[in-house]
This record gives sequence, structure tokens and C-alpha cells, in this order.
Amino acid sequence: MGIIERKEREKEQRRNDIVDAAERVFLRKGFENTTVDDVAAEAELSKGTVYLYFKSKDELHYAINLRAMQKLNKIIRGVYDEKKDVVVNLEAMGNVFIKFAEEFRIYFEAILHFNSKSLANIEPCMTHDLLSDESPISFLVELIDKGKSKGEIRSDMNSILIVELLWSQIMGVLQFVFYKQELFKMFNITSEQVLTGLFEILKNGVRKSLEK
Amino acid sequence: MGIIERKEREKEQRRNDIVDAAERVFLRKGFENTTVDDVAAEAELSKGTVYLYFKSKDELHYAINLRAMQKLNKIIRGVYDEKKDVVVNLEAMGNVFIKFAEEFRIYFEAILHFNSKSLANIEPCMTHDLLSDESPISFLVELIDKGKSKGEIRSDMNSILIVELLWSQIMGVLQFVFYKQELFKMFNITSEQVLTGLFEILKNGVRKSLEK
DNA sequence: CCAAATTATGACTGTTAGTCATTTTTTATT
DNA sequence: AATAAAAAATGACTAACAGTCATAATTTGG
Repeated sequence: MGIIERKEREKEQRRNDIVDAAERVFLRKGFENTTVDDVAAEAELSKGTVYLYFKSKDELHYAINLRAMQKLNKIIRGVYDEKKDVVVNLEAMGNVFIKFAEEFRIYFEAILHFNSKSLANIEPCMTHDLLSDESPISFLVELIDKGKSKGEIRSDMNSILIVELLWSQIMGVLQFVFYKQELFKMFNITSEQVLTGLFEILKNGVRKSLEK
Repeated sequence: MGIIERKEREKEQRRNDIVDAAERVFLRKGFENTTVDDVAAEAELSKGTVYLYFKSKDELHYAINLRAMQKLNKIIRGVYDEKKDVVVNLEAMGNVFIKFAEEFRIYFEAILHFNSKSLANIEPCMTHDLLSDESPISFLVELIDKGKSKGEIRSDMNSILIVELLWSQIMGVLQFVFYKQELFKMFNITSEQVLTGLFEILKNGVRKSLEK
């Protein structure tokens, strides 16, 4: 009786089709200016049907965010090179994150969007997703632990704390660069300078005594 | 001919009254859940009148953001102690920023709100405001310059860049703590630990060799 | 071929930002 | 004090959009 399974698959497929349509509209009209009607039209479905597959607009947004995190996760894990130092690996991961943000604008926008949303307002599953293997967090914690045992990373700070600090600092800077571009242009500061500077601070801090 | 001036003052006063009313409603209902009708009712004015003084809801929000930045600015400048090291001053400023965020929740929410908005969508004056003496930015740039000449701060990085990096990193972490509290609770990480950790990273980075 | 279950529809509701013709109040002039 | 002109205030109205639900179309299993 594979009918139930097939139906299950078809339902999954339709959900995916809607998310695909949403991505296309977002790409055309931007994340914030897209209405549910737009998405329904693009998916060649009625609005009611969209609401059959997603409880709310936010949940549709969240589906994109999930895809984004999964892609980012793969990319970050993909550059890991166990022969290299942990700190070198971290920097490489930071760099592919930047590349990811440039290449998959919509995905990055989705991540930014949920970065400034309270967990309380979103599906409770978000907390779970953030910590699952679909997210880079768990992998990064392991990496930091490895760095500690190799004597590369300070061991007087909780690994989870380190990862969340690094993550939120990078997100903070990317958000600033993304939303306040004009400010940097005004001072002839390029995105590259900002990001090089960020990694420099993250690695070495601002103290003169630590200047290379 | 003081009539025009008096009218000017009255207009200013009314604008202020509306912002005062808005603050009260925000405190009751939260920043995001407040409608313009709510604000008008609280100010005992019609909605149309509110729109006479503010072009849009966003501009009303922005007025709160301005007040918030002015208050923060005063507080940050207030703790400056020229006898102390620049890095010590920076840390003290970071700490009063945290206290500010706790004490003036609405103001902090307003700052967070505009932190994740594109400059392009807001009044063009925002860029100006961000750099004026009403904002802590210009003061911090001077402080970093002083740190450089005293040999405390690395001089191989543009001072504006340093300030914007520090600012956006701190905002990133505060945003994360604010919106993702549940995550920290789950790992028994307190806000204090996060912020101590942040300052530690900002000062020293994550390298073992720099561990105190 | 039919009835039950599933899936899809789009007209409808509710909410809220923003507008504008009209009214009320204030100012300047006689 | 009476009146015309200017300024300020009003609230009913529009437009846009998220979300709902009674009804219709389609699929399934007998």
C-alpha cells in the first residue's frame, strides 16, 4: 500500500514547489516586498492552497531560512581541512560565509531576517534546527573543542559560548555592511577591508602589543 | 514679531508630545505591536494630526531612535575618564551600554530596530545623524585616535573602521542575546558571561598564546 | 459508478498605514 | 468687534495585505 507514501511524497513535493516559487519571487521583488498572493501566483496556486502548506507567511519565510542554513552548513563543512590549524580553518570558513552571502543574496537575506527576530515568535522548532546537524553550530563547537585540545584555542571559555560569540559578531558586522553600505562608501572603506579587519580583531584584538 | 517663533516652539512641543505618547504606548504594547492610531489616542489627537508632524510611522520610530542615540551618547561620554587607559575606557563604555540596554528597554529596541534597516529606506538624514555629535561614533573615533598616539591601540587599522567594527560586533552580540535568550538559557550561559566573553575576545582574540 | 476523504479555490474579513476634503481654530486687517 | 485669510486638526475613507472558510473539484477505495 504505497499510496500513503506516494501522497506523502507529493505533499512534500508541492511544499517544495511553493518554496521554489517563493525564492523566484523574492529574487525579483526582494524578501520584504513579496506578498503571499505573489507567491501563490508564481506557484500557479490559489492563496488558500499556500496556507494549506504553510501556517503563516513567517513559516514560508522560515522554510527559505532553513534551506539557506542547510546550504551554508554544507559550504562551511566543505572547506574544512583537518591538516590545517583550527584558526586557519575558522578563517577559511568565515571567508566562504562572505562568498555565500554575495552569491546567494536571497538566502543571506533570509538568514539576516531571522537573525533579528525573537525565537519566541517563531516556530519552537527553530531552536532545534539551530542546534541540529543541519546547522553549522554543532560542527563549529566540535572544531573549537579540537582547537582547545591542540592548544590553539584558549580553554578558559565555554566552546558553545565562543561559537555563539563568533557567530553573532560576524552576523553583526555583515548586517552592518549590508544595511549601512552608504556609510562605508562615504569613508572609502571596502567590504574586504571590513572583513579583513573583523578577522584580525577576532584573532588578535585591538591591542598594540598584539600587532603583527 | 515673536509670533512665528512661538508657533515654531509650539510645533516643536507638539512633536515632542507625540513622541512622549509613543514612548508610553511602546512601553505598554511593545515597539512592533503599536499602531499609529494607538499613538494618536494616547496623545489625544487624531491620526491625521500625527501624520501632520511625522511623514510616516517609520519617521515616528526614527524620532525615538534619535532620542535613544542621544541618551546613549550622553551616557557613553559621561563615563569617559581621561586618566585611565583608552582600552579601560572602551570597556567601561561597553558596560554602560549594556546597562543602558537593560534600563531603557524601549530605547534599546528602537536602536536594534534601526540596526536591521537599510539606510536607503530611511530618511537620508540618518547618515548625518549617525556621524554628528549627537551620536557616540565621532567621540569614539577620537578616542581610538588617542589610543593610537598613546601606543595602546594598533595603528595599522583605520580608526573609523575600528569603531564601526566594534560597534557592529557589540550590536550583533546584543541582538543575539536579546532575540535568542532561550538558546543561552538552554546551555546555562548568562548574559554576563556572554558580555565578559565578548570584551575578552575584542581585547585579546581567541588565541591560546594570548591567554592571560 | 458512487460516496467518502482529500485537496484546492477565491471571495471575504479584519487590521492598519496613509490620504484628503471638510471643519475648527488662530492670526491679521479693518 | 467683525471678518477674511491662513494654519491646524479631524476622522471618514482608500488601499494593501495577511489570514479564513464555505464551497467546489479531484482523488481514492470499495
